[in-house]
Amino acid sequence: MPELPEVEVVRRGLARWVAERTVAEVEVRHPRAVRRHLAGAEDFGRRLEGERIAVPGRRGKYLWLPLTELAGDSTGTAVLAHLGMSGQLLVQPEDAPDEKHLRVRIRFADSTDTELRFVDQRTFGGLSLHDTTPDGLPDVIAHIARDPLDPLFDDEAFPTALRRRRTTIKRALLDQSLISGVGNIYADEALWRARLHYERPTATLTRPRTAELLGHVRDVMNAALAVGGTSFDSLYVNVNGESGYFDRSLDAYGREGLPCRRCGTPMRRRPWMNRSSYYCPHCQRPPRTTP
DNA sequence: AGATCGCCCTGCTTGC
DNA sequence: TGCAAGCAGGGCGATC
Repeated sequence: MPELPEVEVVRRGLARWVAERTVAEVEVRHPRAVRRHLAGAEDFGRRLEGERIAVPGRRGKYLWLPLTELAGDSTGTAVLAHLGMSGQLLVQPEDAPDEKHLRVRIRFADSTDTELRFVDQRTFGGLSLHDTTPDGLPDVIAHIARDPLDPLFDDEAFPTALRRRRTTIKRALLDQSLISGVGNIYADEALWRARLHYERPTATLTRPRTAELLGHVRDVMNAALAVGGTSFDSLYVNVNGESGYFDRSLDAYGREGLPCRRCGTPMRRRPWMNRSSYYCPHCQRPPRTTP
């Protein structure tokens, strides 16, 4: 559920409440939450302790906490976090009761009485420690493409890269090595705004049409970001445990049977890749099937 | 080598 | 009432 806007909301919360603080103690309560840290839970905790956290970074749905020495020099490492479907990074008072699905607790060496908690019901997400590349990116996510809110995203190269994939548009939007940060919700929203059917072959999209779609991706993500992201239930919250409001503004996702906000035609849901695609059968005409 | 598929996981909802 | 199936679904490794 957390896609780029939700992850960015979390990143901003961490920048405010966790940056500049020094790790005192790490408690891994569920080994699966650190499974991507191949050296194991104990190593994960030991290597974090005593390090200071710098301003968190983000690419697509990944975020990371760069680690520095106390003097401020980079250690060349960062704690990488992915929220998966149900992960939360919460800044909680130390005496707050443990959440049912608390997986990792990080305590700090200061007199502020808050700690960082990774809570994850479905354990698709996790934390891990990695070396960073010269541009500060954790090395294991070097294959993740820049996201559409990244100032260095290459708008000129995108249509070309898109056409080169012989696939359909929604698959391409969800391909994190082509464009990152887009998940099922914002893909459906952007396609609705662009009046494009999810099975439209990428090869049939002109450069202007692709540029327009990219603009819609950015618009819907910025709109969601402005209201704290999308929350359907308590599974997605910011670091203070608060929900976002963008679910009220969704035009496609979850609106099966409800009238299209443009033309009034009942919206449809179709099974797609073991999940769902929501679309307006009038505004988003299916492509002609080629023999 | 790029596209596709199955699997990981828990809790809520639905249907018999 | 109780149980099982269905659904939510991102990312990765295996496979074609």
